[in-house]
Amino acid sequence: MRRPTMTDVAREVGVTAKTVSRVLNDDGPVAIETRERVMAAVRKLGYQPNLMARNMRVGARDAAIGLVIPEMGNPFFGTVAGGIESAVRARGLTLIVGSSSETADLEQSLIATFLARRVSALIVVPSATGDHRYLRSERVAGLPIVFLDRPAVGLTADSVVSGNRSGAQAGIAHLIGYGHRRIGFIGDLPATLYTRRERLQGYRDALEEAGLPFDRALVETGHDQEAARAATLRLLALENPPTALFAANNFASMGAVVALARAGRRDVALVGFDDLPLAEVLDPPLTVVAQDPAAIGEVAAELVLSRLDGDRSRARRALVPTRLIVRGSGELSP
Amino acid sequence: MRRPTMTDVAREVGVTAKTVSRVLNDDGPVAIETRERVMAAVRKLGYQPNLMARNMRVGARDAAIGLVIPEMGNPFFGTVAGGIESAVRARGLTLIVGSSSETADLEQSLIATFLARRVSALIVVPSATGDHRYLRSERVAGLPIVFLDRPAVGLTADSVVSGNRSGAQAGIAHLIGYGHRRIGFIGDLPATLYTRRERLQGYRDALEEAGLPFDRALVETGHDQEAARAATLRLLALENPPTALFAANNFASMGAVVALARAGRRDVALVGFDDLPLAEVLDPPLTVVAQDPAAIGEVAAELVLSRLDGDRSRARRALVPTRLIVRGSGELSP
DNA sequence: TTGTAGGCGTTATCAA
DNA sequence: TTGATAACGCCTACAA
Repeated sequence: MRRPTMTDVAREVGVTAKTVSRVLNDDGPVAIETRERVMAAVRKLGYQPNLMARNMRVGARDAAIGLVIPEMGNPFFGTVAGGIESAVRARGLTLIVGSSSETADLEQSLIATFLARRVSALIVVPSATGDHRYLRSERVAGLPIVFLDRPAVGLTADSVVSGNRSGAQAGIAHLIGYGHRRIGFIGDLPATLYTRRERLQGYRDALEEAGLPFDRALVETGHDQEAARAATLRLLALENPPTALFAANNFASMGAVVALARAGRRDVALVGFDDLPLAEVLDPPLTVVAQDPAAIGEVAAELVLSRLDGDRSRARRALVPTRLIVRGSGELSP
Repeated sequence: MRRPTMTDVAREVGVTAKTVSRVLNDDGPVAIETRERVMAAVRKLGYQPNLMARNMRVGARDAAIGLVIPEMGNPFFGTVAGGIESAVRARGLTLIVGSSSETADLEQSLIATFLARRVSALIVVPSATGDHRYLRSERVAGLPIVFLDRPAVGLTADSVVSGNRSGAQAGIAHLIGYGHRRIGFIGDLPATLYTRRERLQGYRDALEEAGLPFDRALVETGHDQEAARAATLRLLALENPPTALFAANNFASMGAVVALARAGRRDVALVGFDDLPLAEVLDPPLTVVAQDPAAIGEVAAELVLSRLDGDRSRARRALVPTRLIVRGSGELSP
C-alpha cells in the first residue's frame, strides 16, 4: 500500500536510485537503453517523484510562494490571486494562500507558517493595522517579499499598488468638469488606511487644481455597504449638500447606489472607485475609476520572479494605472 | 547567512537536537531549566522549525490540502475557498490552490503537482469535460478526495453540491405561483454540465407538479453574460414568448438583467439562481435562489477532516440547501 | 531526563 | 555511463 519511491523503481530496473534520478531530471549522461527501462518501470509502478523530499534536498526552499490576502471571497483580491497564480505556475511554482480577515494577528501567524514551510517568496496584502519590522531579517536573508495594494509599514520592500491618487484625481476632475463644486467623499475605515489617504489626497489635488475649497464636512466614512449608505444620507442631509459623490471603494459605491436609489435621488452625480460587475445595469449606469486587479497580480508576480532570478536592485513601488469608465452616473450636471 | 537548524540551537545550548525537538513539540520530559535555555537560544538565533523536513519525517504527507477551482476571481468559488481555508487552518493544515480555467488539462496537471507534493487531501471543482478515473489508485490508497459543486465523473467519491434541483424547483414554483405559465430557462454550456442538468430538472419538476407543459423552445443557453443577453432577446422574440425568465446561474442573471433593462421590459418576471451583490439595487430588485458558498466550503472541509480522522464509510453526497430571496423581480404577474 | 543510531526520499560528490 | 556514500532537517525507537 506504500507509495513507490525512487529506490523501488531502481530496484525494479536493477540500477541505483541516482540513475533513476538522472533519468527523471535529465541530469547527466544515461544510456538510452537504461533510460527506457527506467521509464517503463516508472509507468509500471505508477511512481510519482516526491516534491517534498526534492525541495528539501535541493534548495532548502519550497517551490511555492505564499500569498496573504484579506478575504478570498472579495473578487478584487480573488482576481489578484488568480493573476499571481497563473504567472507563477508558468515557472513551476505553486501558490499557497491564506486570508487574514484584515487582522494583523492572523496575518502574522500565516506568514509564520509560510516561512516555516520555507516558501521561495512572500506576497502580502498588509492588514490595516500591521507593522512589518519583524520581516526585516527575512529581507536581509534575501527572501523576496512584495506588498500588494498597500505598502509595508516599518519595512523597505517592493510594493505594487493602484494609481490611487491619480485615479481619484481623475474621477473628481471629471465631476468638476460637469460643473460640480461641492463633491462628497465616502472613504474606508480607518482613516489612516493607505488607500483611503491616497484617494483622499487625489480628491484634494483635483479640488486645488480647479481652485475649489476643501470642506471637511464633505468627507464621510463608511467601512461597509451599510455604513456607506448611512454616510450618503448624512451627506445629502447637510445644510449645503453636495451635488456629486465620490465613493472611494466598491462597498462605498454600493452603499451610495442603494441610498440614492431608495431616496429616488437621480439628480446626484456619482463616481465610484473600483468597478462593479453590474455597473452598467444600474440606473443610471455607474461611472467608475476602474482598477486592474489582474494586472496588479501579474506585476507582483513578475517582480517576485525577477527577485528570484537574482535582481538585487533597491525596493521598487510599481503603480498600476486606473481607467475612468464613463457610463452615466458621473455625467449628471448639478 | 544560512538559516539556523535545530542542530545549531542544540549546539548553542550544549544539548542534542533531540532535546530541542522535545521542547519545541512538547514531547517527552524536559527539565524546566533546559527548556528555558532552549527557548532562549531559539529566540537568540531566530530559529524557525523547517516544516518541510518535519512533514517528510512524520507523515510522509504534507500538512496541506490541495484545492482546484475554475476561477479565483469568481466570488462564488472565492468564498468557497475562504470557507475551506479557515476550517482547515484550524487543524493546522495549509491551503494550496490552483485554478483550472475550467479545462481538464490544467485541472489534471494541477492535481499531479499536488499529488507530487504529497498533500494530505484533495478538494476539486471538476471541470465540465473531465474524467477522473485516473484518481482511482489515489482513492484506493486512502487519499481523501472531495468534489465540489459537481460530482466526479468515472469515480466514486465524496461530493458537496448545492440543492440545485430543489432550488430551481422552488424558484420556478414561485413564478408559477404568481400566475406564469410560460417560463424561459437560460442555462450554462455545455448542456451536459451537472449543475445545468440538475437545475433544468428542477424546472421540469415544477412544471410537472403544476400540470404545465414542457416546451423545449423555452430552454435557451448562454454561457457568459453576453451570450445570456442574446439568449434573453431570442426568448422575448418568440412567437409565443415567456412572461417570466429563470436564469440558471449568475452570468445568465446578469445577461438577462441587462437585456430586460435595455429593452425597457419591466413587465417580464425574473428569478436568478445564485445571488448577486447588487441584486437589491436593481430595478426591479432581483429575486434569487441563493446558494451558500461559505457553507459549501465548510461542509467540504469537514468531510475532508473526518476522512483524515479515519472515517472509512462509503462515499457521501452532501447537499447544501438554497434559499429563495424575494426582492421584486420574481413577483411580477403576467 | 537526555542521548545515539537510523531513516524519511531525494540529490551532490566523487570514484569506478 | 553508473554506483557508493553522504547529506538535507527532522523525528522515532531505543538505550543510557
